[in-house]
Amino acid sequence: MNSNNVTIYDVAREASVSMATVSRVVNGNPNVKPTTRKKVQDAIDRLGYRPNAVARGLASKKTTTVGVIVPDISNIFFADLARGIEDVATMYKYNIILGNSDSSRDKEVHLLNTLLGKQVDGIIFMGGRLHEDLVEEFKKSPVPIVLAATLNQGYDLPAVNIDYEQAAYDATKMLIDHGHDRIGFITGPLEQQINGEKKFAGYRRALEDSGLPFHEQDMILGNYTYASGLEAMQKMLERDDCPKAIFAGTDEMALGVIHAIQDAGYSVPDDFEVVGHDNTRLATMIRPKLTTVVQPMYDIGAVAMRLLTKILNSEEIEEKNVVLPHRIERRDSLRQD
Amino acid sequence: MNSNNVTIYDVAREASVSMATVSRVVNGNPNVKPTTRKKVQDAIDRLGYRPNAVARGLASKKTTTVGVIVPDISNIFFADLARGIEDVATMYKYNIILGNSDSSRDKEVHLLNTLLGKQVDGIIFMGGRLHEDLVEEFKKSPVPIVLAATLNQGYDLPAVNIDYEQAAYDATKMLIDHGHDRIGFITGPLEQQINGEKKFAGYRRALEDSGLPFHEQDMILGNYTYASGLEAMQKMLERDDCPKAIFAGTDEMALGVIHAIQDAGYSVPDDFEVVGHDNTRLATMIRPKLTTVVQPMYDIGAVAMRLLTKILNSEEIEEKNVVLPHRIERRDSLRQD
DNA sequence: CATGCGATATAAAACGTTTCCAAATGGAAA
DNA sequence: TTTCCATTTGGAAACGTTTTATATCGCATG
Repeated sequence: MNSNNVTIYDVAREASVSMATVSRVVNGNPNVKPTTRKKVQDAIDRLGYRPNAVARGLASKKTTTVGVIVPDISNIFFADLARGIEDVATMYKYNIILGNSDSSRDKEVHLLNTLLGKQVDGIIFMGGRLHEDLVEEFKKSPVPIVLAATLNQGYDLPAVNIDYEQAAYDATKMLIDHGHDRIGFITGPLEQQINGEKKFAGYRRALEDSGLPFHEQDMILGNYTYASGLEAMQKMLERDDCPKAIFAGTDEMALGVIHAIQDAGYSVPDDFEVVGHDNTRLATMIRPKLTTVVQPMYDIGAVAMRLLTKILNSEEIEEKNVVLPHRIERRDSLRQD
Repeated sequence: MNSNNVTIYDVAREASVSMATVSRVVNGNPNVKPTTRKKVQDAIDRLGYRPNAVARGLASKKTTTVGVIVPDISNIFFADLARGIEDVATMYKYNIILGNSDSSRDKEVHLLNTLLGKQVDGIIFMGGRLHEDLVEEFKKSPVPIVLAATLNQGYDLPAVNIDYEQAAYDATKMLIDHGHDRIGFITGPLEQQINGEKKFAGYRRALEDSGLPFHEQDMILGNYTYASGLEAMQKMLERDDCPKAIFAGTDEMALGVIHAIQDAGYSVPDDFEVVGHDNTRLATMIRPKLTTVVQPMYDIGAVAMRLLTKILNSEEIEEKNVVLPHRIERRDSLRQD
């Protein structure tokens, strides 16, 4: 009783109707007499018919599948985002094909082409930087593309983000307002726009606004990982003029920073204050709990997918460049006011 | 110059050959004269032809796509597993359709049917427990299914796991060998086989082997999260006869356990010793660093996918029930010997 | 110079739907 | 009754490949 290989034609014969009618029933087309509909439905149940989505995709040119390109799904940040995407996708009856790019230009381009070959109805892209080649490919895409937690560049794609510049400003400002005149800034590679153009800019603006100079050596670049945060802070601690306030580009780095400080025998927040970024689950899994910029990853994914469905349904779109609100979640890595 | 909607037929005309020949070239079939192959390849490049995988899937009944059913991709554990799957999938030119089940029977069944409707070539399933209905569906599946980090039940599917019973035994035994006669056991719901049948059994066997009695109250069930680990340990600490050694079912719970202990003013490992399970990245993101059972998530995913490719290629399979090795990574949450 | 054979190439039939257009049906109005 | 529409159904052509059976080509062989 393998429910396999029973086709719409078999159902049609079983129900003594044409396959067109079966198709209408399956697709909920209203132009079917109720008695006929029942007859067909019974045949479907009896035969255990399951529509072949591939054939359907070929005939209708819609696959109800969207592609998701992500640097690395094993990264908690992107995993959360992906979950947001998938939940909304499910809500709208889409499935997602997921691919990891490792932020490699070649893999991104290759993945994109594979997905287009599979006739996905749309694509959600995440990546640190939009290489030119990739943008060229994007321009040629026959299906809509939405960026999630990824800044546009040279081509005006729909995108969902927070205001990274302002967020970095807020975090830095908060530390300055706590009486620090030097703020350490430990973040990811500047090639990635979010760091190089946004967080860095916000950091500097906050310094300037408060009349503080920018010291090159107060900024250390890592690669987002715990280890790189730990290492960066260790390096910073070696200096006599080590900043007593640190803004870390990700929570994971912030944990490394805190541990480096503690390993050196200092206290957070008494000796050092630390602010992270993203508010991943990690933020509460450390003592002291981490004060951090809330970037709603799940929501970014969910909104990006919703935006994509709107585009796919040709619904009216008020704003294709969505900026979600951010805030700072105050926890114990910052002293009480 | 939209590379879209140029079909194999267009290429055939452009190259003055039949579409069958183009098909051969695209698929690397050797029965094509080199000059013809070149001619066709040129036409392909000139036109920017990209084969339509949907049409191909319909004609060949292969989609080079596999379905992956996972409880929750935002869980670091499954995210790692998924990454292993995807890497190997890419290696063998497959793509993956990813779906979250939240371990709900209904979602699992629904997802499975959706995937089968999409004509995936195979499925990798992860889930805490195989409900009967689901097993029934599995039996009817026209494509192979492989379990990853999921125990078989009532139907002999290919599966990739570690020896959870033995791992729990090893962890418990290690704590006993450190001089403890009561071992706290904090894990997830017993309905999930891995806990109820394996880890629990290993824990008890270790106790028995050492002539220790099993105390009901030394076991607390949570839901895998940090918060539930924290809470469980807090509850345990209220007791006078609180065990001084804890085996936690996941690293995340172990972190909660450690923090609960520290919050109460005790030291790990001086006052309490803790062993976790999984060796997720979290294990090194805490002080003291966590001693934990190494479950190679990435490898489990990778091996599961590799196993699936073997089945799909009808390669010979030495053992369809793969048990990967585990070990305990000793870190600072355990006292030096 | 015919014959035969391997190597290549072609034509056409699947594959399982959707969808357009035309046909049948069934009442209501005339 | 007819006539006419609206509703419901059916037929058949797409959709873009793979694949099978068949044809053609080129060339060595007898």
